[in-house]
Amino acid sequence: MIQLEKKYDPRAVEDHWTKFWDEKHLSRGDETRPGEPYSIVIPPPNVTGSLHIGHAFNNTLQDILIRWRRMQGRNTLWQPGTDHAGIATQNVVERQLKGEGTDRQTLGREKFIERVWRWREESGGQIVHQLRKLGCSLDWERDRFTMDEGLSRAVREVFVTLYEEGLIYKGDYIINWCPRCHTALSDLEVEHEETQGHLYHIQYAIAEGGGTVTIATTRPETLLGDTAVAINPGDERHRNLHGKTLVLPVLRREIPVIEDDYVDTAFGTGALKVTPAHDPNDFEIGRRHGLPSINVLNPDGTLNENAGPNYQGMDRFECRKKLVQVLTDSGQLTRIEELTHSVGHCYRCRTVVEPYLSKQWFVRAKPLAAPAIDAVKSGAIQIVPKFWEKTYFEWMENIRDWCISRQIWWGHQIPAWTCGDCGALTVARETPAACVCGSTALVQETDVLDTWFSSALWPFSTLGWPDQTASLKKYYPTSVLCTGFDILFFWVARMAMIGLKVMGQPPFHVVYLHALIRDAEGQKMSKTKGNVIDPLVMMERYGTDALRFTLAAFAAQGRDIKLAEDRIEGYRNFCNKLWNASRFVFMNLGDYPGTCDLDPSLEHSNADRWILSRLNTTCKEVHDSLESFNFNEAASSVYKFVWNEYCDWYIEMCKGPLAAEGGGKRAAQNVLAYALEASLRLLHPFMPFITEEIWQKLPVAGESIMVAPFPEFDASGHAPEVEFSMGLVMDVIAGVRNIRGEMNLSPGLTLSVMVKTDNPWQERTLKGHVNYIKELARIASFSAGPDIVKPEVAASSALDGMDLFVPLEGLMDFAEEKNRIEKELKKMEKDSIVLSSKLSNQNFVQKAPPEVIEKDRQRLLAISEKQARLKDHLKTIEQAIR
RNA sequence: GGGCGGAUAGCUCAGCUGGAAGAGCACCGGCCUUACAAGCCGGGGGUCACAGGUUCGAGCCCUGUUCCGCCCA
Repeated sequence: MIQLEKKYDPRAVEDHWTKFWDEKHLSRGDETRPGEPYSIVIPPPNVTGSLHIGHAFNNTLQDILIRWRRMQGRNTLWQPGTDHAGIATQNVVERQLKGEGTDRQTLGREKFIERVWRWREESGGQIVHQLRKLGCSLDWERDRFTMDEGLSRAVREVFVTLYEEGLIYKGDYIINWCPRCHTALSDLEVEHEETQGHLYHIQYAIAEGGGTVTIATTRPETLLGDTAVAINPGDERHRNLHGKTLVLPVLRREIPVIEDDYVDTAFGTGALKVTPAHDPNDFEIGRRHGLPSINVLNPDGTLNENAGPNYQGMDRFECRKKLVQVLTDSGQLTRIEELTHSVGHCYRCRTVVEPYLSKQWFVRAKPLAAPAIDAVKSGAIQIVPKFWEKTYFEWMENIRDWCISRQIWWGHQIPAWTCGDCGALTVARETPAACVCGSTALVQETDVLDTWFSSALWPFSTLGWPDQTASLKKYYPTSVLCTGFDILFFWVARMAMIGLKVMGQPPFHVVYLHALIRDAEGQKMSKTKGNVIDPLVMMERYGTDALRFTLAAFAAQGRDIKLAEDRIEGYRNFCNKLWNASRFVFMNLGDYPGTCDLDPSLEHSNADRWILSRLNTTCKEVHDSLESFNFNEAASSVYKFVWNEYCDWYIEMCKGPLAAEGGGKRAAQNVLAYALEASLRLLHPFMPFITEEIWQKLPVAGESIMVAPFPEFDASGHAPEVEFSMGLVMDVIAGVRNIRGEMNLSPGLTLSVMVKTDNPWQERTLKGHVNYIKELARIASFSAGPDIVKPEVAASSALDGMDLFVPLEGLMDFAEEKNRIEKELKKMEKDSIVLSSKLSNQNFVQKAPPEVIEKDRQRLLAISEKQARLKDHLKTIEQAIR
């Protein structure tokens, strides 16, 4: 039999098994095979990205699910792939160019895109490599990228279909503009932050004479684009303004006063400057009143020619400063108020975004949202944990059209062409040769699509759609989508909408939204903040299995996970524990001729039967927990079983039988091997490497633990009577250990133990397991029965129905013993008071369920009886002291 | 402003349908007991944020308050 090294060294084994699994194609999804499908698509990481702790967490959970289901015999597919991450990737390459003293404009579109592809080639393997290192059993042969030919075809197909159905349109609207990224953003891509700012009160003169009106604004520079001032028609304060014209400060342009119900009379002065080109609400007001829109900003955030010669070319914030100065000097700035207000920032670069009027492409969201709402309401899509449903509905029901065009180069170029001759727009799947008017002067849109547009197709585009592939038929809809709640709207909601629209079926049956890993302050980890825990470093330091198990153990269904390194260390220790338990097993299987199958012909001891019963319960717990996505519970069940039951008790109990030649030895060997092997299978989804490493050395048939059957609960394996007997034995052992520990008796000291009991079953059980008691409590002699007489000088303990004595002639520290018993009595007194007051409460006795009352009665009985015996012991000690 | 989480041991957090408050780390005492010192044995430590309510019974359900965090406007 193979023997193990003294310590588990993850580095020595991980790469080996990764390669082994690869070579055997064990994670391959095979749609030609029968079997109920179970499929997951990976939330595609940024192709040029590097594995961070969030990825590690997300993918560990998916791998647990996939490995578990695979072992259950399901036909599994875990679809890998990466995302082109338009803005983020373009930003990275632009930064590189800047370092080289050039920029994308100089390079030109074609060269720039080539450059990004090259960057992808260079860095694209990284995340894939890192996911392998994490042990992820993705089907690597199916690796997909959102910019692949096939996926791009899917993007075009969906775009054109939606356009043809009127669900995609182009138009002039206010969008969020990032002056640094030079692109439009969707509403979701803007992050609002409370910012300390100012509310500027500015006077506009009435053209007809007779005074001024004061407006209040946080963005005074936008007044250059004002085309009206609005008042609420019901506002008595501004009755004098009806029908008047105002003179715009600085530019001295005349603008009308209009009346609109939108104006909030309580905010500021009740007069609202209207800048239709730079505010979404103003834009709507402008539409209602037929106002012109004057765009005063360039795409880079500087002021354009419409701002007038004094401001043209100036940065927006510079302009704000200058205007404040100018207006102060002219006396038109009457007041500056401190104001905390919410300011939108670009989610990619943190730049303050500008509401900006421009021509963009939109997805009409309402008609797509309705079926996506129904799908969740009907249960066709199940969201776990359920409390996220409310957030989902909230957003879906108030959904606004989705701006999908981006003014960047890296992405799917919009398949729309404008005719240079007639101006007609052609939207087509294939590049058109000519316009409907016959002209060939077609120019394609330069904009690309929002990256999330292609992500929304991910569950079916990766499976080959628009072709009706066998994979698509087998694996769509996918079984589970597992992702962080932070992209519920960005991704999950949009997949639901687009999947239902395009495929007629939801993209997934279950959405499992997991928590996010935060730093010690509960902040989101980010590279810029420098507060990251690097999973690669953790894997290197503690082993991949330790990291994975930690992440699983932390995956409670809350919102935040604050990860600390010492936790990983703790689970590294668990790996080592498992390793050493296995080492023990191997050391004792030297002459074992059998396999890891349970051999019922052997005469199994109660310890054997006990651990089998406990193992069986653990199988049930792990199964139930995984079914309900309670990864932490599953991890905790198997952890406790391995450490606190298999190692702490069972291995210790085996040592005797193993040392003695005989039938007990064979049975112990059999159960040691069986329970270890089953534990490895239970643990495999969590800790793939160490379990494979050990499993391969055991006498088992099969190619890999990865495809060995997952242990199942077997009702006939449950042995409550054995658990009860062993519980009694363990109580006695714990009692002796407590005395030894509390009385500071050296572990080497030979003790003898006597148990007085009038209960024949107890006497029989203890005598029947005397070897365990001797071994585990480290005692030389043991006696039990009704005739036991308490020795003159002895430490004692009261157990259920039994008195335990440890004679200590010449060794007794009476004060210590008195202390110990008093401590124990105090605890009992507390319980006893609570219980007796409960039981003497008529209401409780009348209204509580009978089994609850009976249980408490029994408890009180046992406690009182023990109390009496303990008090008796205390008396003896007190007499001895005197 | 609307919504959603959270507050439990020194720290990080579990605690499911209401019925004896748990884990890991840290701490204290004793051990290199032949699988494991990355370990073993024993131990201490909690007004479950606060105030009410429902209930025979509340960490858990309801109402309100305070603080922290997130999302949406």
